[in-house]
Amino acid sequence: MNAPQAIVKHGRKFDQVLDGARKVFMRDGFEGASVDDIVREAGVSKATLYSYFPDKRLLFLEVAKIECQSQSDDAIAEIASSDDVRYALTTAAKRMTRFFMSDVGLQVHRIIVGESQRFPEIGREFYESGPARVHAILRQFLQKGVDAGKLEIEDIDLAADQFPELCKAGLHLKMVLGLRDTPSDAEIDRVIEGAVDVFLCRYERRHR
Amino acid sequence: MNAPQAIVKHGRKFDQVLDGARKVFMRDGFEGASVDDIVREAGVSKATLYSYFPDKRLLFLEVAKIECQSQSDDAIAEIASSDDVRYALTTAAKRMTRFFMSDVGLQVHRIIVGESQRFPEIGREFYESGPARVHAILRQFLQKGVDAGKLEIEDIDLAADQFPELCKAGLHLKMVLGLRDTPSDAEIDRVIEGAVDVFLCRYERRHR
DNA sequence: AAAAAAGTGAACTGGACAGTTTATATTCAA
DNA sequence: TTGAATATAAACTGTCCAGTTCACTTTTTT
Repeated sequence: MNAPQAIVKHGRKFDQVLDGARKVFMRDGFEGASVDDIVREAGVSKATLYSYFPDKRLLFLEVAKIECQSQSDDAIAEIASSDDVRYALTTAAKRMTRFFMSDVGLQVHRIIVGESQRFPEIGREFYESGPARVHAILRQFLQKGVDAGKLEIEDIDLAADQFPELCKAGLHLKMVLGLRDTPSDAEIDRVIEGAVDVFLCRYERRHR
Repeated sequence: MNAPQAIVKHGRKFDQVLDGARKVFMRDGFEGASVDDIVREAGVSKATLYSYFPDKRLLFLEVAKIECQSQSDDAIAEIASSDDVRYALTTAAKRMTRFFMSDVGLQVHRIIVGESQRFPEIGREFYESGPARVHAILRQFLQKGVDAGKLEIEDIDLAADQFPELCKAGLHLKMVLGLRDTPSDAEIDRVIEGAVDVFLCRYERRHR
């Protein structure tokens, strides 16, 4: 049997629609984006768009889901399986932080936060596919460190919540509000180094 | 001279308008709130509202400014001038965190983040009257601790950014997205205790 | 090449909503 | 008590935009 992608009943222009929607939503937010803008951007007729997505809300949900997945994929990958805890944390932090501060990362954050009242599902979708995955991976990494006798942590969930917050220190909110431009690599490194320092000072097992 | 409040040219119902607007904006956000809802809530005619505020955007800006001021007032007050650094930090953290997690605090956060693209001024207004003041006060407190030989901090700005982030650990984002209900006092205390532990472990001067 | 599937474009509907206008009423200060 | 300031109700304007419809074209399948 040939099994020609039995995925969904995409028409030929499905991807064009998603790409156009992605671009316009990311630029203008949910309310700011008009369906007419999207079809223009996508190079597709309005009827076609509505044949795929019964309404604007579902289209947005689909776009947001895709963005969220790419977020977590980019941002976490597997934590370097290095033996050096500090190095592994630093590496992970860099990936995470650069995503937090990227245009796409910030815009997703703004839209999700702004719309989470109107669409409760979207908040969950985002959380599960982004922050929750980071938390899980970090948790597992820290547990490994504890088992190996390198770390000493009573409340691993708390610790796994603290680390990403430390990586945002100051920068993230300012960026989200549009109060400063993209930090230089040096600035990011300074914040990350500070985060790792604080974190390990508390949780690294005292060298006997 | 009698100097009868030379403040602004408030009419009799100015406060009703602000109160109604506050209630509706906080409930429905900027786009979600219709001016008709607001005048109904305020018990005032549309023409009256428009005689005070030439458009919806300025009304919202005014409401947001007031909310932001009350935020910082509630949330920081003066840091307890206690000699015990740990105690002072814990107290400040409690005030801060309870505001972050309050309905008003969360809703202000959502709206500001969601609208910061459309109204750049609002982001700055919010930041200056809230987070920036927290930062400044914390900075000053930490400097005092350093001067008194109780703390050892190379980068005070970074440290003053880290502490509030630590206080959010995990809880804040979930609350903003509506993924959990208000944490119990015990949960908040656990997060705060963790934050203070991590923070002081790194920055408290080693007892000789 | 014929039939089926997918897409087009342009006009249209209906509702929501910001902001205006007007003729009238209430309040308050002198 | 009178006149100026303030407020009111309600209808109205204009715009924006989501979603629909339809007669027609293009692409794909067989």
